[in-house]
This record gives sequence, structure tokens and C-alpha cells, in this order.
Amino acid sequence: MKLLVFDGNSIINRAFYAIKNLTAGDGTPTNAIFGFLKLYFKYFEMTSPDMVAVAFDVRAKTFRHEMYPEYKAQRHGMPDELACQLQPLKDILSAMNVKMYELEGYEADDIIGTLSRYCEDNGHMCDIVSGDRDDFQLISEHTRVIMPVTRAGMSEVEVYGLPQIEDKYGISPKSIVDLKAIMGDSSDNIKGVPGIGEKGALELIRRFESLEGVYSNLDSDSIKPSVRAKLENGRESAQLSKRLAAINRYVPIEICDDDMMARGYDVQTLIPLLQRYGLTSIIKQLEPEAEKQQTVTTVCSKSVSAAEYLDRFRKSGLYFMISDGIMYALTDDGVCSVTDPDSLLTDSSIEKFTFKPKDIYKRLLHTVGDISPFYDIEVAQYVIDPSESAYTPQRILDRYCDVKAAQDSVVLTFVANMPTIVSSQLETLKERGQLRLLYEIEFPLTVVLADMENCGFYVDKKALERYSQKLTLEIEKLEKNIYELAGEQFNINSPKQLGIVLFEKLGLPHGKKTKSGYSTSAQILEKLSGRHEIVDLILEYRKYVKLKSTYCDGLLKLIGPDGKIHTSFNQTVTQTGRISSTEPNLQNIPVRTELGRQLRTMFAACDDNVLVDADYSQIELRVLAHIADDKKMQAAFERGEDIHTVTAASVFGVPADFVTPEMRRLAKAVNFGIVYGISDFSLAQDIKTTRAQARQYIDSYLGLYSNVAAYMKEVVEKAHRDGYVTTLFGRRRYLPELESSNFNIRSFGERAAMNAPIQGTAADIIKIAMINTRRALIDSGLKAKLILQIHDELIIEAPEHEKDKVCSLLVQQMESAVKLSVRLKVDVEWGKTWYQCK
DNA sequence: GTTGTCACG
DNA sequence: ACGTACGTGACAACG
Repeated sequence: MKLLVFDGNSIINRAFYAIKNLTAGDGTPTNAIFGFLKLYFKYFEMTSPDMVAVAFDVRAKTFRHEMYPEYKAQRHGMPDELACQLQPLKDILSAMNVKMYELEGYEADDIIGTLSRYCEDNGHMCDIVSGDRDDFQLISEHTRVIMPVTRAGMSEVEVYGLPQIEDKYGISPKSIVDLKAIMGDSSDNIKGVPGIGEKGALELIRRFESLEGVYSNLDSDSIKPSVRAKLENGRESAQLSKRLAAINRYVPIEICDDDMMARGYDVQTLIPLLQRYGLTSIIKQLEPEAEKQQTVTTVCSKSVSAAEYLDRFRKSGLYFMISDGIMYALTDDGVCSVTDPDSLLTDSSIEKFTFKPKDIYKRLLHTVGDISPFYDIEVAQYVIDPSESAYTPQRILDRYCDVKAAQDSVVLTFVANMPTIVSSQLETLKERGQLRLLYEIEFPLTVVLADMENCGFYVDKKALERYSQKLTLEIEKLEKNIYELAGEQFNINSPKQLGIVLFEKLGLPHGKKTKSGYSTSAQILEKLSGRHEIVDLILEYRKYVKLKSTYCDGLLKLIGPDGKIHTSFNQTVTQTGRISSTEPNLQNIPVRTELGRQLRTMFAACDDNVLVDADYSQIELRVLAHIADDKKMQAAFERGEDIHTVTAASVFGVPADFVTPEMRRLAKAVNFGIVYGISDFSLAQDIKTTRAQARQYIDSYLGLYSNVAAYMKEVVEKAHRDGYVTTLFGRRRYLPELESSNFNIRSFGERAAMNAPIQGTAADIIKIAMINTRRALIDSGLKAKLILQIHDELIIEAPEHEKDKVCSLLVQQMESAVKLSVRLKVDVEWGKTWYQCK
């Protein structure tokens, strides 16, 4: 038998923040109830339990609170709009015959701990649904934790069992309490041992298993004296922390199987209740199979093996999607789950149609080697219209199919309708001439990205930790000085508090105001630099804090057991066709200042490898010279001259040898401005001059490059006429802003119209280069791998002896990716670390 | 979750 | 007369 138990408070809280603006007819908020019920049905279906229960906290004095008043202090504030939904939810659950447990003095955690222990004692399985990682300590052979997470705007689920915990932490779930006893948990106000963080605590627990194990081995030589001292000082805190972190598994409640058995709903009570709260879509969901029959052709309850259907797939193509680890495929008999998918996925005689295949690619690249791309509905939709904020099965169904899918059968409905979706997309793409963009650039690119994500980028963890500590010292010094100059202690990181100190207490002249106070941006602060010593200190403080929080501590958290950082590349985010990088963003690692650039010494090649780093020189201006067909600009590039110097010479009417650094700086700013869709106002601000002077620079620039001027005019006209602009490879960006009656919005549309074809064509070009580079590396039998793309830059990790070959191969592939009327120039560097590649 | 700030191309 | 550069993502504070 299996029990499914929900942490009522954790899930309703999550639902409350995930869903917005949902109220009953009379204005009572119902978003949290709705969200809770949706998740309830989803996980019920997913786990098919025999028994269900929901546990709630009861706020009261408890052992934990008496012993430690700050414990979970910040969790007490539940907003009124949420608190008022608690009782209605309990009423609804009661009508659904769902057993609820709560007991004064105990938290939901404790009740769940008790229920899971009951399951283990009685040989049942137990699935815990909670958003709280505290519950990980309960995981065992019998017990799993199911956690709803939001990724890329899609609600997904993470399932943690014994192997996942051992994988993630390298310790057994039982030791998690001991881990927290040492490292603490700021969200629960558990102090742990001061001075020892996650890393140190993990190391100790991996070695000695428990807190007691650590303390009985305190004299062990393998514990560094500094750590030993901290442990000795923190002994009492650690013991208290352990008691606080441990979930109570002996709450005095009466448990019996019969109470928790999943039985039918009390429809007589339930339906009117749901109606009262305006939850009609939940009522629909409750209506038996009738609704589903309409929307999903057929759902086979049994799984099929791939071999059974092989011939049929071969004829019509394999339509499938993977959701929660299960592969759903469309067959003549409806949508079935498939038990042994790999033989199908790697059969090159079957055309595959799917949704978001990158994770499958990542697995297949590990297990079976190289692969051919599948049709990806998500990426196809992105090519059709890149402006969507997220590409979900639900939205694509809404767009192409006239079906209503119940919330919990979206995946099945989607798979059932894939042939319709794909043929509609192909019709659109064909008509617009975007098939080559899709099949020759976007689809093959996904495989390259999957490969890069698998490889990862090695980071020297030790060195990064040292760097972080160094920054901490500097930050503390600056903090002290700032407080002294301000005459008070305040939170420098709070723009609000900082604004009050600078502009009210110290009376500095303030610039523009934001909605919530004074602007304290670097731009404003720089103007105040001479007026008060504190200003420069704050600017420096900000630099250090940014480096520490985002780049040291942020990155450290994401270094995997292999010592590498595996970013996620997103192919469907940007409006222009660029890719983006998240968790972490490796496309914005500091480089512009020496202090920040130091970070790049930590990004290194592992083992005996080296990094090869190549970037396009002025790719956007070269693309502009090509698209605008401006002979003068083309000639400047052809002569191999520095474009900013040439521009400066012409604009200022002096020979190139007489261009001063200042003149070059101005010309460079104008060149950038042109690419962004320039205005005199912004240029003036950027180069700190008058608007009239900026106007003059722009005019002489456009007089010089007259075809650029003509192109800018034409592209904006085209955008107004057609509603979109295109890149050289047919990528579109729609610009509904141009229809706006608001001048600002319309002007933004016009600047975007000028910029998108340039930025987008450059993005297309490097994508082609990535695909060709990967192919060339594989075909020439080199071990070297692409690991990172930064818009105009590619990084490869290669064995040292392949270095020379890889350098020339990379330059060759990047320069020859496309043929333009100006040559593409690429600079290449290599080194053991990223820092050395300059 | 939204805002302000700042890192990158 | 309007009030700005184009494209991203992460973090801390605040609601």
C-alpha cells in the first residue's frame, strides 16, 4: 500500500504565490485553494496512492519556540489574503474525504515524520509532497519527497528518493540533521557551528556520518586546527541545532489505514462548496471520464514496448513527449506510454517529432554517442514568433487546436494533437521561407547546446573560495568606513535606506526619483563623486558585493561533484535569436575591470587540457556594412583598418594618424549607438556632451556612411509596413510596438527594428559556426569540445596536443560560417585559464 | 513576485 | 511634445 501525504502549509503557501488574481464572485481570494487542488490532483494521478492525508501546522508555543524564540520567526507572517483561504480549503478537503492531521504544538513536518514512520513500520510506501527541503531527512527505501518546482515558467516536479539524496549530497538522508546541526539553516534560524558552512559541514559528515561522530573524532589529524577550534566553540550550538533540525517522528496522533483510505468524494457537499468559491474548472475536472474522452483520442492504460510499434512509427513518424520521466507516444490506438524508448529514438529510419528534446539529447549523447536532431515543436514555435514569454504545451494547444484539455491531461492531449500542430507549423514556416533556418540552424543547434551543457566548464573551487574571503575582508572595511562617514549603521544594499542617508541626512543633490525613492545608480553616484567622500566608498562597496554575492557565492553553489559548472543554454528566450545562459549565467562573467577579470583565473581547463577562445571582431558592424551594402564601411573593413579610428578620421576630418584616443572613443560610441538605433539624447548622455553636439556627430556619421542612413530609414519603413523585420537567414521579429499611439513605445519599436536584423544576423552566424565547428571537430577525430558561447565568442576545451589544430580549425570555421560582402575576422587565444585567453 | 542595481555582448 | 540607447540574467531588498 502507498500513502500520499501533503504538507498543507507548504503547498498552499507555494500555490498562493504561484497563481495571481483569482477570486470568487464576491472578491474572496481563491488562488491558493485553486493551486492547492490542482497540485493535489496532479500528484494523486502521478503516484496513484491507496491512502491520502494532509498535514497542517498549528501555531502555538512549542518546544522549539520556547527553547529558541527566533525559531522560524519569519514564517509566522501569513498574509491575510492567504490566511482566509485556509479554512475553506479544509472544508473542501473534508468534502473530498481526505484525512487531515493537525495538533497544537506541532508542525506539519512533525506530523509527516510521524506518518512516514508509521508507513515504514507497517511496510507501506510513503510519498511526501512538500516544498520544504527539511523533509529530505525522512527519505528512505520506503519514503520519497515530491517537490513542485517552477522552471522556465513551467510547473515541474522533482522526485527525491534515496539515490537522489546520495547523489546530491553524498550522505544518507539520516545524516541531513547532522549536516544542518553544523552548517545551520538561515531560513529556520538554526545557527549551527559559526564559521562552518555547507561545504565544510558536508565534508565532515561525509567522513564521520553524524554530529556525534564528528565530536568523537575531534582529535583526528584530518580535522584542521581552525575547524577544530570552531567545532569546540560551537559544541552547544551544534547540539541545540541538531534538536531543532530534527523532525519529530513521534507526534501523539492516532493513525490507522482506514482513516486515510482514498475513497470517493462527497459530491453533494463538494460541488456546492466549489461553486461558492467560483472554482468551476475544478468541478469540471471532477466530472468523470466523459470530459477526457472528448479531448484525448484514446489513452491506453497499458504500456507498450517500442518493438511492437516500430513499423507503424516508421510509416508516419514518431510523435512523442517526455513528461515526469515517462515517454508518451502517439500510436494508432491512442497515446501510450512506451517502456524501452532508446531503440526507437536512435533508429535513424524513423522521423521523430517532439517537444523540448534537449534533455533527451543530453542523455543519448552520454549513452549512445552522436545523434541526429528531432523536430522540436517548441523551437519551431519560437522561430514562428520569438515574442512569447514561454512555450508550453498548453499555449501551443490553445494556438493550434480547438480542444479543451483538463489541467491534468494536457500532456496526453498535446501528444494526441502533435501531428496537427506540426503540419500547421510547417505550413506557416514554408510560406515564410523559414524552413532552412529551422532545419539547418535551430534544430542542429540544440544538439550542440546539449553537448556543451554536458561538458561543463571547470572552476577552481578552492581558489574561488579564497577570492571570496578576500572580498569579504574588503567589504567589511568599506562597511566600517561608510558607517563612520554616514554617522549611523544602515543597510547599504537597500537603495531606499541608502537614498535617505545620501540625499536627506547628508543633503547631497539628488537626480531623478524612481517610484519608490531616489535613484542611487552608479550613473547618479558618479556625478556626486567629488561632493562627499562616502560616494566613492559606496561605489566600491557595490562592486565588491556584486562580485562576492553573484560571482563567488553564486557560482560556488553551482559547482557540481565533477568540479564543473553546467550552465543551461536557452534557445527560445531572446527576441533577436541570441541564446541565453542561466543557472548560472556564464555569458556575463566580469571582464571590464581587473578586479572582476580575476574571476576568470578560476575558470580553467581540467586535466591536461587547454582552453581555446575565439571571438569575432566587430561582427555587428560588419553585418551592418553587408546588410546596408555601404561601400565606404565595407572598404574600411577590407583595408583591415580599425573601424573606430577610420570613423573618427572621417567624422573629424583628420588623417588617421592624427586621431586622438578621445576622438576614437567618441567614434566608437557613435558606432555602438548606430547599431542600437541611435538618438541624439542618449548619445549625448553616453559621451557626456550636449544634445546638439551629439546630433552633429550622428549627422556627419550618416553623411559619411550614406547607405547606412538609407538602410535605417528603409528598415523602419518596412517594419511599419509589414509589422516585422528579418535577419539575413529569415528570422523574424514582430514589432507590435510600432502601432502604439504612445511615442515612447513607438520609438522603442523603431530602435528595435533597426537593431534586430543586425543583432539577429550576428546570432544566426555564430549559430552556424557552432554547428560547423562541432561537426569539424568530430570529423577530424579531435577530442576537443565546445563548452561555451558568449554571443560573439566561442570557447573550446582541448587536449594540449590538439591546441594548434583546434585554434586554426576554430578560426577557419567561424570565419567561413557565411560569406558576406566583408570578411569576418576572428581573433583566437589559448591558455590554461580563461583569464589567459586575452 | 516586483524593483533597483549591475554584470556581460 | 514626448524622453531614450539593443539584447540578456542574478542578487538583495521589499511587499
